[in-house]
Amino acid sequence: MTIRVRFAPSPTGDLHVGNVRTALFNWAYARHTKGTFVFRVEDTDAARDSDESYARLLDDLRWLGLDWDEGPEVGGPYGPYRQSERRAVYAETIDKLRAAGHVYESFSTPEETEARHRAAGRDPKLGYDGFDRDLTDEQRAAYRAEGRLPVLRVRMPDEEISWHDLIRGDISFAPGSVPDFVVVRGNGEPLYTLTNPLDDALMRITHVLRGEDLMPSTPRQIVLYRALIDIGATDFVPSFGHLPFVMGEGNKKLSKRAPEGSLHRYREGGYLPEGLLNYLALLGWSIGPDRDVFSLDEMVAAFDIADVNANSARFDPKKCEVINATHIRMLPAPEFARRLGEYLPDADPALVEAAAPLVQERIQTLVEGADMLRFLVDADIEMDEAAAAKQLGDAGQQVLTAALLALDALPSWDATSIEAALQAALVEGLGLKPRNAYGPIRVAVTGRTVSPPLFESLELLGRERSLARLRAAVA
RNA sequence: GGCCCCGUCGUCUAGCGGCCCAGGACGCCGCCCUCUCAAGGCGGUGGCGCCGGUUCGAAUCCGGUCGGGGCUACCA
Repeated sequence: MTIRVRFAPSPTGDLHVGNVRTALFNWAYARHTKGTFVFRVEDTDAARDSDESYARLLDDLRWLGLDWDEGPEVGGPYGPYRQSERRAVYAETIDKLRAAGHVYESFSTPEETEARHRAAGRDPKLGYDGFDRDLTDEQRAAYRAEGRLPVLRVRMPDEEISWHDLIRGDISFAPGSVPDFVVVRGNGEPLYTLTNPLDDALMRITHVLRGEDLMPSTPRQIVLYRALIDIGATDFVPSFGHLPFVMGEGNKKLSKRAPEGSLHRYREGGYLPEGLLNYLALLGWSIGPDRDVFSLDEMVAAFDIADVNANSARFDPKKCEVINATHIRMLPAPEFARRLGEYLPDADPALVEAAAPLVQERIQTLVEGADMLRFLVDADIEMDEAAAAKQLGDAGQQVLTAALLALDALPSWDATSIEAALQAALVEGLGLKPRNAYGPIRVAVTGRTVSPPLFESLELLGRERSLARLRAAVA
């Protein structure tokens, strides 16, 4: 049987890195096993879902490079892949489930249930008590006469429910520890509790890999699966694997609210998708001893869900950045230039290609690279006041004047000649230490104390612009 | 409260009974290199939560304890 896995987010906001890692592990497992990666959108909550989020979801997944075999815009044999377009399927299944007695109408409000628990001396937070399980037709009619609309609940069997988790081993829930749960709202709309396992069943998902927060709902889903098998909707219960959390600040599960978890922060911040994905893969998985940088292809070749460990991991922005930097360095020069160019939309591609090698080894993100090359791209530089105060004072003026003299007469404008001329004029001529000799020039030309290598920068800037900036810096 | 999961350096991990008085990466601290910043090189800091048990032998197996996290909606 070929392995079918899925990523099924709801479009209620931007993806966060925990979601992305879940998608990555599903994707990698599918690719490793030559299986199928299904992408399904769970937009059954009209109040929270939005079309913008939906569009961004697809765009983000594409940017990451996690291509799907079935799903929105690519289709597939089990579509549609947006739950909002599957209403008819749900309605039909609900009818069958009801006819077979797997679900029943429940009129109790949470307050009533709680009151019954109190009256019986039980913990009021126990959850639904099964009060409506065996209502007679007359009783149901009476509730309806009051204007109440029933939800539909699944009847949980009075037995232990267990499964062998792909990541955690044997897990079981004691009889009676999981209350009958709601699958259809009073207004007839199906809930996630129904649509998620139902679509997994209908889409023939063989391995459900998801966050560990869904573990407590697994026994309910297993029971629902049995009901679905009974009504002929499917013929097997999938395997489950519950991925550990990605934690954020304060050791709390990373949520959509936490800014450090937002995918867009990394996308807009100049991260490479392969860098971010590599880092995320490190959270809960290891490609092998003494190794933590690898390509997506290498990950696919090595990935097995059984190797994922069960303990939660803290997202470390610093290490993420370092891994990203490593991937930046691994890029072939032309490819690096192309990607850097995306963050310098108004720059001449030829210039970016020539300048890219100067920054490739000194940046963590593409945004930093773009920043560092700003002085080459823009007509005017933005002078850092603190840098100017430090480097363009009396001593600096002397340096600039000497540099101007040496460079103005230079026959050939290339890095080697520039270096030789400045070395002769400043280090030997004025007897300056190199750092004192080149500091003022760097600031005059780039506006900052930190820049790409100076001589190459001057070459790329060109004689005219270089001299103009030096002159402008002379008081 | 109830149910469930987890527990190796500050962080992410390797380790699946002897190869480990625990290895790597990030961070941090030194040194080297150096036109700034990086990169690179060298060295250092630092951990098996605790208590029992099994065993000739435990980071590895079992029990307990403590600690952390999650779920407990007519959200997903």
